[in-house]
Amino acid sequence: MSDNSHVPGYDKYAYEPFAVTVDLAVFTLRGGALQILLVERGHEPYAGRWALPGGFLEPHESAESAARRELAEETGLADVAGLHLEQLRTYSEPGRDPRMRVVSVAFAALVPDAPQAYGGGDAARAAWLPYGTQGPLAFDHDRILADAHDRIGGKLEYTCLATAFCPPEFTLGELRQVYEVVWGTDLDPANFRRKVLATPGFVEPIPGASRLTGGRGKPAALYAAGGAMSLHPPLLRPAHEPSEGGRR
Amino acid sequence: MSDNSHVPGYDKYAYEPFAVTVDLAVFTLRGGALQILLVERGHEPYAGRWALPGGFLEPHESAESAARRELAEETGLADVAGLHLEQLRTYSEPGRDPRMRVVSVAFAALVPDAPQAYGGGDAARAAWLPYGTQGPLAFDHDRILADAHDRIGGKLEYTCLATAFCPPEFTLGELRQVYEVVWGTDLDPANFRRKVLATPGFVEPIPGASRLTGGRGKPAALYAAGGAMSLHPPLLRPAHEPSEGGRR
DNA sequence: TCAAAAGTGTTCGTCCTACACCCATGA
DNA sequence: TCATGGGTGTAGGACGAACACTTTTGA
Repeated sequence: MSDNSHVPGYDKYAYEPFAVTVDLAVFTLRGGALQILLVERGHEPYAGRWALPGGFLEPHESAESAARRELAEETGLADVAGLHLEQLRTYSEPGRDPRMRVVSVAFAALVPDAPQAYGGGDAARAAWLPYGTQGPLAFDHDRILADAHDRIGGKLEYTCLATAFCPPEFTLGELRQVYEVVWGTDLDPANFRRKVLATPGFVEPIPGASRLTGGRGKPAALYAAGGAMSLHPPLLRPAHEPSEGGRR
Repeated sequence: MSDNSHVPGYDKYAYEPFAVTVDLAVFTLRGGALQILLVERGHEPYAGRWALPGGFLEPHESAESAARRELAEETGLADVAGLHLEQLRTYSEPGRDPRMRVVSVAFAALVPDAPQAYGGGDAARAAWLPYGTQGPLAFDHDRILADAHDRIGGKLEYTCLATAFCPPEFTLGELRQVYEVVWGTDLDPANFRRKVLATPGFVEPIPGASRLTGGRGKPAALYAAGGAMSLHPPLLRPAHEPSEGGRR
């Protein structure tokens, strides 16, 4: 309740202190695969294991500020201001860090075109790894990463988030690939096209511009992200299998 | 990243300590209105103002445990274990509490049938107030409450969350009222009924049971919450107005 | 001339919407 | 017998899935 006026005094050190950190699940699309930014830990615990990038909150900044700062440091990107950065949830289980009580605010970030992995402010190595191949991560980062992937996949359905994976100018085929890679399914190009163009503000055409995509085929028209945030009606991912389970 | 091995030593007190709290937005349905549980602050700052219930994380518990503990204390409910409790997001802006640095993990909770407001462990007064009439709250709790309401409204669309507002046995009219009150719109009873019954696992009929609802009319069959969590396809709330604004 | 991707058209089924209509109950 | 809410039926329209077809490029 933030109402601590009745707890034993005002002593800031009355309780065992909590460390507050941010952890980042940074996704990008490279080579037709969903990739995730990881750093290799140089110290115990979990020395040598991959982990999500992150760090401590500084006294003057919010979790959002800290996340954006870490994102800039770890990716080496200059224009971090425009990137999609979204708070996921907070992980606070005692014992998630064996050294001390760490409460971690997790974020999911989407980067359109990933620059080379860059070791950031830390000495540890950083790399982009295809999602799903990263093996067990340090701490509870496997769970955080899975939660982030779920969130991104779900948000593609009812928001215009997909453009955050794309460069400033993109084709509808590239936009469709975002959905296909994150969801792991194929979509009908014709119906996808109609659906996107029928949503006002999802994408804006760039008149006259076109680009070849796969090296072959007809050059595709270019689009820029529109101003719309929500997608009504939603673009539902195909149900894998009806799964049944329904009595009746 | 939770990797603090490179920061100046291991001194737990090297940084200004953060206080970590939980704040709860507890909703219920009473008298056909959406109500919210609030406590009146007895001390500065914001003495006399309403605030969301909440409190400090204890050293041995997670934010979820703390939230459930506070929920039990503030509502006086016995079977808090089965209630819907969902992490909203974390609010960490510096200065949100004028006394010290407080990072607050906010939760939204849904209570089927609200018992009388109960002053919990704190001396402060607690009460259920209709949502929208609560005036300005303490701290940034207005924003937290608005975020919680948005989240609940959105989750009704694509999850089976609505049953969390209902007692163990309920009629479809009562379930429909949950949607109508939270969304502030009217729904077609006939179509709502078909939609709910067509979703396997949303509700389970209780054979032979029936109850009068408004004092008049045909007694309605009773249902219990089913095991399904997600609602496919979603139950979209009617668009208020097309809002236009879309070029073409 | 072929393969590949963009883009257009069309059909068919399904779901949603809207109402009309009957049923059971208390006043 | 009337008002009220529960419950069923149904016609019309909107939307999405599936697929055929044309266009434009590089190989």
